[in-house]
Amino acid sequence: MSITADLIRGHTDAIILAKLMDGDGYGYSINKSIKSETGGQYELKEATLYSVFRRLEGDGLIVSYWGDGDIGARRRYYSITEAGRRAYSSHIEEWNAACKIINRLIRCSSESGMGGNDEYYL
Amino acid sequence: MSITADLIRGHTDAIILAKLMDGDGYGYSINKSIKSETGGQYELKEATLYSVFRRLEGDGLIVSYWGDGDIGARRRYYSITEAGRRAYSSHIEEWNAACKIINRLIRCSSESGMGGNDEYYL
DNA sequence: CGAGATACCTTGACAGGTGAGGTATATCCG
DNA sequence: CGGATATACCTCACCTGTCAAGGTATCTCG
Repeated sequence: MSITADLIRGHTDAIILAKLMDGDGYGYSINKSIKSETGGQYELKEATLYSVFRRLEGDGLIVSYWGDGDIGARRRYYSITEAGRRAYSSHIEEWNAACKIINRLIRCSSESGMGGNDEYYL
Repeated sequence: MSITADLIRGHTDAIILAKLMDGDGYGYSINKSIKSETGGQYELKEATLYSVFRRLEGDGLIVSYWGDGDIGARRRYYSITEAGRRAYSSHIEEWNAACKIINRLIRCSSESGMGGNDEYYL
């Protein structure tokens, strides 16, 4: 993991909700997909992952159900709710706003950054 | 303040260091300049501000000295050190990396966002 | 004189993230 | 068969950054 967790802090909810926007999933696979999506640069700690699920479910943003498998390691699947979709949209908007603000604030006048303009390829 | 602090969390050090990269400053004015720079959208809480200063000074990234004024409300000025400049550069690089990662992770496939491409104007 | 702005500081509490530990099943290899 | 490894879940105690609430002192304006 090359990215320090403090920078991601506050975005874990949005990340999990985003994954569930694409369909139901279970913890372990979601975390693995995060790892592969980021080329191994980021991965949630298991304790964090499950505390996020607990928080989101407590807030009614997701619901969970046990996978049918009576064989194999049981899987708890999560599904995003309507409230969860709304929360997700809010998170996106907030992230866009925060991103702009941080970018403005952490550039000092002598720092060239981003090719000297305000354009940034994600 | 329209931006929730959790999204900025972890970036406060970088923000303060960035301000000091442009020259010495004191707490109150730095915070006011942050507020005006963001059009009033963001402002550090005082308790946070001073705990950041304490942390940065403890880490040797900044040094402080009292303003000459033996009149008026005394001001404690802060100056960035060589180690602080290096830390600042690291923060910028980490932010760039984190920004890309978060952007990748919080977009779901059905979300159009940013005009449908990966280009983003800050 | 009082109000408000400037300017600094401390304390205790909270919430999110994490390290360390635990449980159980399935598969692969020798 | 036994051991290692991967899958898959969970909990607890702790740490750190942030913040609400409170405090002090000075200056200016009316």
